[in-house]
Amino acid sequence: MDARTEAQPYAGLDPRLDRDTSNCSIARTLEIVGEKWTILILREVWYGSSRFGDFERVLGCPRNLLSARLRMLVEEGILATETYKEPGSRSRPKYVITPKGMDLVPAVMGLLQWGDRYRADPEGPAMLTRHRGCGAHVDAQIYCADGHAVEAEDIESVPGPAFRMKPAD
Amino acid sequence: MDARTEAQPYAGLDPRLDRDTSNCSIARTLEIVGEKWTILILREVWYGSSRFGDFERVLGCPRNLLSARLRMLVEEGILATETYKEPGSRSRPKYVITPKGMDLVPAVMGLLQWGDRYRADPEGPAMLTRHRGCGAHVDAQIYCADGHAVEAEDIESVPGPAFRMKPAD
DNA sequence: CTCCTGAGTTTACTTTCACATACTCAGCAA
DNA sequence: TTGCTGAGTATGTGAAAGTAAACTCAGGAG
Repeated sequence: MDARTEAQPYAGLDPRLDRDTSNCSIARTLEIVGEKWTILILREVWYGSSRFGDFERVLGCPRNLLSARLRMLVEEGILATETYKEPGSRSRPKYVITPKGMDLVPAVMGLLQWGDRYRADPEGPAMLTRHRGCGAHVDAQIYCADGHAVEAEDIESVPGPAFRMKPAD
Repeated sequence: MDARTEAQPYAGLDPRLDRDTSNCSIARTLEIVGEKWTILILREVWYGSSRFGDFERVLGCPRNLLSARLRMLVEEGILATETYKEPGSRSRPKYVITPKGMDLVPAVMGLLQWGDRYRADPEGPAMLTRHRGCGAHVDAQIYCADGHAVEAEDIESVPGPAFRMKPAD
């Protein structure tokens, strides 16, 4: 049997511990990108879309939700608005990604590679990601600050500076 | 000005192109882990929880949703059920992570580190992730198959084997 | 002046989701 | 045989999301 089938949780927190999970960074990120359409909008931005009509057409997202999600992403500093001007038309807004938005790339790459592995069509993925320099396939990996590649099983999670217990009732 | 503020989309797809996005690996992964509570359940599994009551207590998730999410995660092969037995009680089910579930770690690490960077409390994150071997902090990074660290700006996305256009109306 | 276009907003309706609460069920214990 | 406990299922209500269509608004084109 594959050794990996013996995968174990990577932290040893007592599950009876009444941790306060309200300041979890995963949950806080999901408050933004966990809404439907949001990551798909970002995907289209990375693929080159920038205009309201582009998003609407390729995603099939309702206009009111698209409008709400774009506004939220701009408020959060993940996208920024600029203007573009087609010859013969007036200036219109477009949406471009910010550095804060680009910092979501590792997370989205993680989702992408899991989907490529477990949920792709038989013939393979719809899109491939390559290193612009060398053309080799890229994916998200876990590394430690000392430069070692880290297996998921070898990650341990420990309470950090903002760790709190649930307030007593 | 920081060079990173000039971040550009990493693909050059024509935004007018009527791509069929129904087989996108990101979207397919989100069908599973994009539902509320699902990633938070996985987080608790990684942190050491395995029982229905543990999840309910720490997450505050409604029981019917917790039940539905756990069933889905088992059906998808991300969790598996085993049994445990407390002395003086009958056997009860518990939930353990599978290798397929562990493969979601890079994606969740990506979400975690974005939250740590942009949405943590002033004093820092609630939890820290370390390499079990050397104790150094770990995070998700993008690497290419040739072993180069890759900046998000240097990723390009190109059509893959399952790339399709939208069926004509 | 009127039409056209892209980018929205508004409205009305339907469906799904979230949440709290109550209920069930199996087996150990007393 | 009654109660207790963990792990669920069932249900009722309200909020949110999805859908579709109409409407607005600014400015260039004809």
